Amino acid sequence: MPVRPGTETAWLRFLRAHAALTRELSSRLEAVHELTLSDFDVLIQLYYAEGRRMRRIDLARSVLLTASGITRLLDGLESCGLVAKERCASDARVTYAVLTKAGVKKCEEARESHNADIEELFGSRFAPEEREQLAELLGRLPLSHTAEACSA
Amino acid sequence: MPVRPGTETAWLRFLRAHAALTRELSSRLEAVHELTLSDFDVLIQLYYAEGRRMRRIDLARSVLLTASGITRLLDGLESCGLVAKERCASDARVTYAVLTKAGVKKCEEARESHNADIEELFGSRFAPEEREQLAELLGRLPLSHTAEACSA
DNA sequence: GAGCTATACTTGATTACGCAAGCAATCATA
DNA sequence: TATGATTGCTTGCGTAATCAAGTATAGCTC
Repeated sequence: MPVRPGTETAWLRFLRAHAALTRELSSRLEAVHELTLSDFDVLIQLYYAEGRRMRRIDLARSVLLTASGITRLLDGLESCGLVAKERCASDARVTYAVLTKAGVKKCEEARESHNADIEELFGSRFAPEEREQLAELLGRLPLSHTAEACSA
Repeated sequence: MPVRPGTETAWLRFLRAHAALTRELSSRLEAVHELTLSDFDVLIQLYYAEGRRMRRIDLARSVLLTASGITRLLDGLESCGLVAKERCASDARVTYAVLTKAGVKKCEEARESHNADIEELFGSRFAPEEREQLAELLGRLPLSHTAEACSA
């Protein structure tokens, strides 16, 4: 079954754009705030969550990391004091990740510059209706079956 | 400077879609052909290149890896016999990576199933004109300044 | 030529992830 | 209520990528 014309081009551009954008965004974020893109992604998910807290497993799913990936990523954020662990009263298996005061502050600071970077490198390339269409098209792509949340 | 509405959504979907798609494609490619996505990417670049050969540095740039990344990736492909080194007559600094006979075969086999996977998970989500528009939109995004080629 | 600087490539150390395996708590069923 | 299956989380290990540093060649300028 041959690929329909255009698919290969679109896919390659998708791959390359991702590599280039994440490299640049990551390096800026790292330089200014000492956060990786994944760190920031996790912080933002927590920031928008009810009570700024989430079960670690849900956090993992929402950013498309594995359980072990989240453990290690949060290790880092915890030792920086940006995130804290909290036990769940009703189920001793689960642990919550909670944004600390410092975490909220860091998140707000980083968000400002990071969003400006995203706007510069990504958003500004498109007219408003193009951006919406792009979001719509990308929204049709399959997420991992383990993922659900894609709030923004 | 606040992000214009839609940018954040589009960007997050872009990130998530990439994570989910590459994970799935990579695992299929690995299972059937014992190749990573990067391996395949490199093989395809060579496959389409003049004489099925490229300077290692150009190869690196075209797939958005660093020079050291390419060295190690090609190490693997060389020890599998899919790619060979070739010296450059006119410049002793450069080495070519050449697809071997086995490499060509492998590439053609892998391409078949991989393209079907891409079509299933990516291309088939869009109507022909949507695919073109998606490619066009993605094509506006900045590539790394070290990249040039984006043939397909 | 002699000496700079830039380019192509490799290597060692580090990092960020995934997978597989394990533990502990919970749930479900008999 | 005992037992087996599932779920949340962590840990050990392997891999793929990065950066920094080192080697060798090329080319430029005096």
